[in-house]
Amino acid sequence: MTASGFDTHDHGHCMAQALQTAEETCARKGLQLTAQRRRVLEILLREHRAMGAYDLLDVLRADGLGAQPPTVYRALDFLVGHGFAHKLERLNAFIACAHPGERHAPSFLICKSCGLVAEMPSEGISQAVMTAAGGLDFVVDRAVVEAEGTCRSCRGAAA
Amino acid sequence: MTASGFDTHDHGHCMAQALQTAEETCARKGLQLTAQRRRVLEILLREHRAMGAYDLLDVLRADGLGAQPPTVYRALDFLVGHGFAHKLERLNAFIACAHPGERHAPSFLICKSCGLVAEMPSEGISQAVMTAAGGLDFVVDRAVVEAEGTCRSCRGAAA
DNA sequence: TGGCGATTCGTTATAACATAACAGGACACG
DNA sequence: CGTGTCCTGTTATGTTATAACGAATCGCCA
Repeated sequence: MTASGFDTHDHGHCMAQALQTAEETCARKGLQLTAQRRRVLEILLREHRAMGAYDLLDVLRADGLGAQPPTVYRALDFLVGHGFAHKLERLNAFIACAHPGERHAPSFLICKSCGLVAEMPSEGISQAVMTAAGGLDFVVDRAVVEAEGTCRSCRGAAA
Repeated sequence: MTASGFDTHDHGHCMAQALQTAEETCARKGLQLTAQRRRVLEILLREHRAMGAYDLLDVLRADGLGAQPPTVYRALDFLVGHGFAHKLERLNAFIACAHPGERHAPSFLICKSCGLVAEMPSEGISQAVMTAAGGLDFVVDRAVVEAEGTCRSCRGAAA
């Protein structure tokens, strides 16, 4: 369905769609997409990049809302907990989910040159992790997979 | 060659061997395994678990050495940079490499119950990551792979 | 042998990331 | 209309990591 994250695409559309999906999902599951939570999700969608919690805080404040760190972290806990956003452990940063609604164990590509982050297909990776872990008799709940490297356009620019 | 990390094994032996490997590798490559660096590596090997930088600092201080955060972080930069230790991004913690000398892209298993960490075989995982990334025309330098779950003995204890 | 550069280390301070704890408000439900 | 639950505001603090600068050491070589 979706652009790779390194490709250009219709921002407005993808943002509106993600928000709508979040609203529908919350309605269906009885979750409260409150103003704060929605606001943080909107910022992540609009910026379309990995942002630190304090980056988000700066944006909230620039928009004239008084806010403190716990406000942001609480919103992020909700969004991450319900799959509307993800945390990038390598960057201590957060990003809106590229496939909200779809059940997935996210895997990320992080371009060291331009800083862009994309979700990549993770079925094969999850499978490989399960297999390797199973060999040590370990049951995996969740796997952090974050690959760093260079995206196509940055390789092109370097050449 | 090596125990899984969840298995019991001869600590003294694995520690001595790892230290010797580090010394030989440094000698061969012209790297300086200074007292500080060696000290931090020894602590990581002895404790045989993931430790925060400030945990290491506490141990150094308990041993009577005045030390400040940069001292520890510099030693860790060296050890991680040359493959004698790894950083666990998920935990913001560090652990001695279980296979020093062998070239490898480490993948980890983190038991949420007992906190133990093991390196797991990563060939299949690296392959899967490359494949997925290649599909988006992305070249991977390095992949963080950290799976959380439950090890065998903790599952046994829970049952 | 004396200066030079490179590397390491000590130290102070501060930046960046994250949470504890408690009070108050909104709202549903009996 | 009381009570419990969930969410938010606020203050303070805890945890992780780095910037910046100066001094010590050591190899190199003119």
